[in-house]
Amino acid sequence: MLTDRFLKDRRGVSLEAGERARLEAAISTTSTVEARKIIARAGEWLDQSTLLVEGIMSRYLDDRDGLRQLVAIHLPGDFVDLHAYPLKHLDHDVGTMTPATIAIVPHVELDAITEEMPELTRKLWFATLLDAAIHRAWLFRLGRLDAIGRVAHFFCETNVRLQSAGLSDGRQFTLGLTQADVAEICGLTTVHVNRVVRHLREEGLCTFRNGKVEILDAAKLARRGQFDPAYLYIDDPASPPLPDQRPRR
Amino acid sequence: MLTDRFLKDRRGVSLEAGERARLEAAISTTSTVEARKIIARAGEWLDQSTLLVEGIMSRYLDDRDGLRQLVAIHLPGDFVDLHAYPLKHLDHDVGTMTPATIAIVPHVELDAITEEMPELTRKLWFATLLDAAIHRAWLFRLGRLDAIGRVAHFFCETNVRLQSAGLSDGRQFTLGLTQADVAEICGLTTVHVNRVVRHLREEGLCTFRNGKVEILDAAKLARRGQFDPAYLYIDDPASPPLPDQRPRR
DNA sequence: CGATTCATTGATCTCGATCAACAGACGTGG
DNA sequence: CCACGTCTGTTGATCGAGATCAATGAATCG
Repeated sequence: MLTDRFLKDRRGVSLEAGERARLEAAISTTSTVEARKIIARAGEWLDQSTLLVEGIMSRYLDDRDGLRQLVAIHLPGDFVDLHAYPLKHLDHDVGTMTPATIAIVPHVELDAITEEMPELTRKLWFATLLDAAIHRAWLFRLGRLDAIGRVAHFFCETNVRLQSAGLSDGRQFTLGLTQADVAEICGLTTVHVNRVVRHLREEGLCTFRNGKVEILDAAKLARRGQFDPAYLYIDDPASPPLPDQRPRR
Repeated sequence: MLTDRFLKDRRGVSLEAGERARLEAAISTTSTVEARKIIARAGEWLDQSTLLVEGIMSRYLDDRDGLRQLVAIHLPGDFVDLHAYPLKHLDHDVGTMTPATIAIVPHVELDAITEEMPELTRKLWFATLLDAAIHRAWLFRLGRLDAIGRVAHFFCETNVRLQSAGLSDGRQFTLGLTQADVAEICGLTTVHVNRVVRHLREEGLCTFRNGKVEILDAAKLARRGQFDPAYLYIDDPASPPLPDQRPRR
């Protein structure tokens, strides 16, 4: 199902079968989008939200000179702009990084859910607050880590998130991003990201080639990036989930 | 009333009289707290949330070496840790910066509200997403602005927020913060904040003395910090006229 | 093929960190 | 009352991480 990965294995708030069915029924359309397309622009009025099914998307702010700061990276299973439901218009742009499959949920459906299903409403609310928790980790990253730590932290976070979505085995994963993208995430220049990546490789922590990350020493990498996955609210971050485990009936 | 400033003048989501009364009735206790006290610690289970009535509070993350990154500043009227309601435990500490008056809202009351008042629920949800929007502006600040721009942006933001709470006239306001606090907000050292403050004073943009900010040239300050108040979702930004503003009818 | 994107490397510069010292305000206790 | 911490703000000297500027290589694609 399209919503299978949404709030998968999140502490205490995974969806009941009925809730998942209701959310699935709220989807009006699905579509595929090519890489590097803008889905929503800052300021636009929105009456629908986007659930990411496949691919990678981002949210970002551009400065006066065109320099870009990414404020979020979204992976399959993320409800990319669910916050547009209460906010109604966004303070940032939303776009695809890679080719993506998205499902559209009209806000009138969410109106119905909030009227009828308070428990599911709290879970949707939770999902938006999870994004806020990730924002805070990113603030820590930008405010208190050096360049190497920032990239290490980002790779650790993405590894855990992809693992929880069943898209990383914990040792390597594909991220359709370039070094320039990582620079816009970590508040660095692409030149310096290149040097950081080389450093991480030479130190035996991880490699990053052709958009693929390979974790060589997870413990050291997490230490270098001061990464603690608690803020991701994943059920059991210690042990990797079983490959493609289906939610029990 | 204790909740008078909550969601005051926010676009489309200010509380109706009945909603405000319901929220007011949800308050179990109020109390005063001295400056620099911890209200909640990362990881703790919470069954209540804190509405800030008077004073300034913050949320922050500490790194391995004790360096601190503030991830939010809260002003009177803010529902400081409303996100603890869906999340149940926090990923950061919460504390007072100045002496503060707080009102406590037990989560059982919020349970009742979410069962009975979907519209008010959406407004509470909105309030937590407003904090997330501020997180994103802070990410931009840390990722893409230099030291002077960061401090300028922070002062602009705080001015607008305090103004909307009726606590700034737009030209000057009292912020019980030290230069060291500003450093922990802006990802800088206190020594450098001191130099940035001197620079801003010498350039005639603003002053910062004894925790008091005086805006000398609001337009220039906003330009220096690339500040655009749209992300604060305030009804009628009686904010300084920006060169390229008014995106909406 | 050229054109474009992405990765890589070198040289240089600069912003902000770091280290160190000191001054004023304030409260405390002797 | 003064002596003595502590907290806050201030300034100077030096250092270094990361930006900037510039060039090149490799891969992909029309």
